[in-house]
Amino acid sequence: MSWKKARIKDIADISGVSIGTVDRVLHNRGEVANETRKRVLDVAKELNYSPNLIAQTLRSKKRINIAVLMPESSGENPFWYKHEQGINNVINELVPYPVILNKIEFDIQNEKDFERKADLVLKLNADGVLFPPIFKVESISLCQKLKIANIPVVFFDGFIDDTGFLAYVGEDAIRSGRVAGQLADMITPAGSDIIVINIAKDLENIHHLNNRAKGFLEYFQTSGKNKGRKLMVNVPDPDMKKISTEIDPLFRSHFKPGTVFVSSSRAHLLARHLENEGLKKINLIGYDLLEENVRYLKAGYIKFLIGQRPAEQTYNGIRKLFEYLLFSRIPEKMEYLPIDIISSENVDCFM
Amino acid sequence: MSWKKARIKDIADISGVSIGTVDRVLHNRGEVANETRKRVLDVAKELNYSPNLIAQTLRSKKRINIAVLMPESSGENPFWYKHEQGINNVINELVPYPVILNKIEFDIQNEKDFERKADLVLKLNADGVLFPPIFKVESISLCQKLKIANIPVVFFDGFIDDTGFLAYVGEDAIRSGRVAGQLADMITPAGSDIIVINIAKDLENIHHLNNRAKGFLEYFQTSGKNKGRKLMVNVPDPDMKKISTEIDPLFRSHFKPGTVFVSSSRAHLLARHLENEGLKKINLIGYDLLEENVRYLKAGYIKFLIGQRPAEQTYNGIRKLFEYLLFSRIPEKMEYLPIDIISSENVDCFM
DNA sequence: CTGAAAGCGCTTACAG
DNA sequence: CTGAAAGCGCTTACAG
Repeated sequence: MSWKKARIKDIADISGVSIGTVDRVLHNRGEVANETRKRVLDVAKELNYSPNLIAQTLRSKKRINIAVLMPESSGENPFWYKHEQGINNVINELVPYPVILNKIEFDIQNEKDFERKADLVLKLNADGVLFPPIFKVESISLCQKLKIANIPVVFFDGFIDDTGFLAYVGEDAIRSGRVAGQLADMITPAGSDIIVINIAKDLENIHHLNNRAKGFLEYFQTSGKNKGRKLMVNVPDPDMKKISTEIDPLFRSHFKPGTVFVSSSRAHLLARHLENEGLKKINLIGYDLLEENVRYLKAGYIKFLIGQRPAEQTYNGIRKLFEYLLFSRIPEKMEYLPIDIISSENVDCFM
Repeated sequence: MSWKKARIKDIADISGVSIGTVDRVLHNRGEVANETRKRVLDVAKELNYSPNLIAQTLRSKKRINIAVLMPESSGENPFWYKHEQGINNVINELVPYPVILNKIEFDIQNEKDFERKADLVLKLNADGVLFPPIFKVESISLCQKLKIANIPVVFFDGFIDDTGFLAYVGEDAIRSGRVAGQLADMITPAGSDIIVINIAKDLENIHHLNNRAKGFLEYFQTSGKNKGRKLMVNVPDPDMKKISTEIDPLFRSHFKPGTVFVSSSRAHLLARHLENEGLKKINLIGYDLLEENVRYLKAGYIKFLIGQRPAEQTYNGIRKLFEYLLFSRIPEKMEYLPIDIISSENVDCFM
């Protein structure tokens, strides 16, 4: 199935020139007689030549510097913990290669901190940058500066159009909303209500949540047995009091308990409320395997969590940069990761 | 985050010996004065030395030969097509490395053919072998011979205990059955029946199907709202006539249409029957993204397919062998892949 | 316009 | 017991 690979030397021997000349042809470094050039290219094609990446890498003294700018993964927001795991995996795998990773964390509550850390990234003079564009204005500004410096950007978690980014790795938010919609449709008893709740702080990635909600509602326009009885509620500030005062009355009066779709990773807040009130019959569908969500999934309050493969987002993102920088491989621009449907029975495989 | 790596030359310079000597110490090739040896080791530890795998690989003339023994992927049984994709992916990725893959296909209907091909594998004198132990007796025999020749075996798709295999990559069949059970429970209307059908030829991997059915039934012992009303049927020979004569009467009389779980990849056979009879209301749950299954998933006859990541099975399996043979990395022995829940809305991400 | 040499970090004979 | 040299496949100056 695989033959002995042709080497530069083989090409050189056959075309009757030296390996230096072959290399010049192969890399378009000019200074080669046109006829020689053609002969070498022919032989190369004939032998089906492709360079030995191992040798290429060993030879290259190029050290690649990749900067990852991401939210602090500890404390307040455990959402980013898995993303960090992906980074650790890639570090392990790239040990043999001349790659240096610089991880810089910013406070997700604080645009100013992001700006400071963005400046730091610029000063580092990295060869490539990976980051989630959470703060729109500040992210665009960073992209502009990186563009001027000719430093490629890969986005994860979300993306901003027209920023000249090299690639994006992450969720197709509309599609994931549709998936949630279908699940809701399947598990909601006939005649019960279905409700969408957007729980998010101002600071967070609203764009994504909107698209998820959009996909969710879109599903019911074309498919499903539950055509009516849908309702959207926005809870901008995720505090338990708001949930009690704004959502609970809804549950009790207007709403015939069916399914509640929480478009963010905060389904656990609602689950806690249901737990307190003993309302296990309402189906919750949410996002992301945060510890708290998983707990309520296993306890039966949350029926499904949609997973967006956070570790693969950073892993693939860094690999894209790495291969682009070291081997000049142009990556697939939009890489939508599979949308995982996770229940209490298969959740353990995803941890 | 990562400093300049120490090289053998650095160790040599500091300990005042030549690089040859350092190498002899590092590889325990003996013939080194004890005192020299100690000095070198100290310096190596001091410098936190680890070998440069790139250089090591380039240098090594060792060509690794991995044999993959698997069913023919075309025609009759499209189940193995995805497994082949995984092999192609890994081939691509390992191009730079001195690895040769030999794929040998056998007729899944024919133990004798498997035995012949197994002998071929032995003659190849491969350094490692990957295969699915479909025929139990013949597989055990192959394992024994490979063990004597000291050739490591990695299983995929299934595994056989006490064969001294190096690793397994694949499904946790019982768990996947439980997942299917939970899905069935959630989407079955109150008061309807749930049924398990095992469709398989004698030759196929019965062990797996049994475990799936076992997991499925097990789920209802401890959980779910549908405790009774379950029924198991075995259809040893998957032909449409049998389905009409044995299963259809069941649907029509005894069985109050609810959910049917098909424990093999042949849900599409049942779906075709439902399509012919216009019975869209019965929920089908099955396995594997065969083209035919996906068609019926999108058409609404099959509600869920459970995916077992066939491409990752072969991909990871070969990588395990590769890393074991080239870098002496001991792999995780039992690698259970995540159990994917696939509906018509997220199926496209998995293709 | 072209060739020959040096070197990336490692390992393998070979000579002493 | 130890060192020096050659070579894995490639690229980068340098000399002509």
